[in-house]
Amino acid sequence: MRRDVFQAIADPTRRAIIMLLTVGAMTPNAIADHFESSRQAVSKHLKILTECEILSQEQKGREIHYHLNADKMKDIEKWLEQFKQLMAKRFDQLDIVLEQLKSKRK
Amino acid sequence: MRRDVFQAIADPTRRAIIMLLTVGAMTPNAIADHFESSRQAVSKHLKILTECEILSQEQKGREIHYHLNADKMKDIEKWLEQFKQLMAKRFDQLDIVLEQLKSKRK
DNA sequence: TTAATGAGAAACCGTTCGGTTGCAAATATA
DNA sequence: TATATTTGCAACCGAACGGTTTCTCATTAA
Repeated sequence: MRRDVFQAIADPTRRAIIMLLTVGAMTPNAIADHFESSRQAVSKHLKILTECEILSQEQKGREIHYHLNADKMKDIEKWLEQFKQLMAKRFDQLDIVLEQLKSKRK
Repeated sequence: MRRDVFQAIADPTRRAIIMLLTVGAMTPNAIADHFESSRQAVSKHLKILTECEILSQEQKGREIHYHLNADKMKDIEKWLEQFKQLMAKRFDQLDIVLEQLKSKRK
């Protein structure tokens, strides 16, 4: 069972939950109220998000407050950054090629 | 069948293919050479990546060159940016938000 | 012209996903 | 104490996923 940030944000409902929890911690019922999905369906999403450490639980009596761990989102940012760097390198090489073409023309 | 950028990058092999193609266009066989997976398995990933417009095909004789459409990656960047803005807002207006939540719960 | 190569398509297989239903445990309320 | 609420968990279901095998169809090379 793969359980990483990329797999976590693949689902639109989970992306919406993440966005919702930027506002602050919430209970499963409160979260489910914001969606068409049933409480149990939302609960499954919460489990997945917790397992890959995007969310953390805080028990308060019979309620559980789900907190967002914004730091985990940096994994995606890192990957994107890596991608952009590779792309930049590619264009650097392109520049070199274009320079060579220019000087050849002379 | 959901087919968006987020679902596309959920698979580690597909993320690797994206990284590989930053260097330049490649044929399915050339791409498959870089992985443990079979040509057919890679071909399926290429199909998915093409369907959500991360890749584009260019026929050259019996070969097909797969090009990267780096622009599509901006969808992820946009989402991340949106997320970060919400987080910033959270810290700016934490008090206001908490007040709103209080009254909403009633 | 015949053989080899590059590639997609279809059929199949086991696993995972997202969802529902039903249940049990803990806490709060009457 | 009896009841209601909040929640997680397990079993089940249909669909999608990732992969393999086999097949077909172009295109290129001998």
